[in-house]
Amino acid sequence: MATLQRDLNKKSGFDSPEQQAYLNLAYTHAKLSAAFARLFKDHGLSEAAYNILRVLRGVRKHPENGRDALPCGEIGGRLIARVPDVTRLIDRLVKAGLVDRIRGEADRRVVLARITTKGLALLRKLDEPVLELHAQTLGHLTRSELKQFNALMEKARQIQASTRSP
Amino acid sequence: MATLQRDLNKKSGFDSPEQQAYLNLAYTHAKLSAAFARLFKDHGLSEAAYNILRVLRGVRKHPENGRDALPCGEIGGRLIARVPDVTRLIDRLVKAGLVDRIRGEADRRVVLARITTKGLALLRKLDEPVLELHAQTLGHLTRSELKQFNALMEKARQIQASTRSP
DNA sequence: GCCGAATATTTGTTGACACAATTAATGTTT
DNA sequence: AAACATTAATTGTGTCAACAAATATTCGGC
Repeated sequence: MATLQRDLNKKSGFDSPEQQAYLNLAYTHAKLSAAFARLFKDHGLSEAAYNILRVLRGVRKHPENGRDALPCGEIGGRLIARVPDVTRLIDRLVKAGLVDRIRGEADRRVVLARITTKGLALLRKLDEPVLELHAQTLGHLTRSELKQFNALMEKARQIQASTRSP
Repeated sequence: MATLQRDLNKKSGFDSPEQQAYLNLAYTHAKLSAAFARLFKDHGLSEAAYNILRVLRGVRKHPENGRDALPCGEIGGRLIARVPDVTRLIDRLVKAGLVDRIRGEADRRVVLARITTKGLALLRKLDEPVLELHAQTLGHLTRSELKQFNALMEKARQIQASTRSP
């Protein structure tokens, strides 16, 4: 019996091999992401907030179109998981002093979010623990296995392009 | 440049190969789970609610310890992703007529949740679309790739056993 | 049998999620 | 220039998530 099935105390098997793969993916993701969520939470951040700060740090260090900040609407597109309520998330980061809001000058509709020095400091503090956690969680995979892993993840996403069309 | 990096409009590379793997996992999971979330939502269910109903159906069909229902506290342990507020989720399912609550007789602290015939009917209705979506999303992987996929998922979870100790 | 500890679930509460509606600003057409 | 369409962000609102406290019941030691 596969580990997943035993872990879930599941009597019958899986309905299809694809379902088994999906559940394996979901289970693995749940376990790994829980570890990261705990780490971020210890520093007062949700995973989404952490990822947004990461994105904003990238732009602060490597300005785009002469800007070291990002429009709110563009932030969502830089994230792996969909964040539906960017405005309020930025609200919270602004309140925590980690992000500044800047009204655009060329287009007054646009609001730019820029990471503060406080936000940069928090990220710096988290850089090492995050790397360590990555090594802890997946460091036992060989380089060849990681390569395989990435290739399978990319392939698993491919048919999704057509599923995406509503 | 890897697809993931390009999709995220990410300028710099990844900090470590393990991080790249984790982000690939998270991105793939986000895409696939979004498709399933949409399907369940079309039938008035969240993914957690669907999974709970699946678990309860299993026990209804194959009773355990002479019981065709599960204690609330045990339901959480049968799920892939942690569900923190089982009580209220069961509340909602009871309200929707999909689950019944039964007070335990041997131990009055225990509350058993049992799927109703309405709940069974809803699941039956979803069985085929779910299988189809599985085939749609991962059906392009060969049998050998799925086998590899599962093996890597299991291996990725292994070191987690030690990470889990608080 | 009594009392304190442990257990199972529920309730209280705050914060986050997620979709729709609203507001302000810009772009396009007449 | 005015009217209409589109865009970007925000607000409104109900639902869900997540932790701590409360409540009821059972267990274990004396």
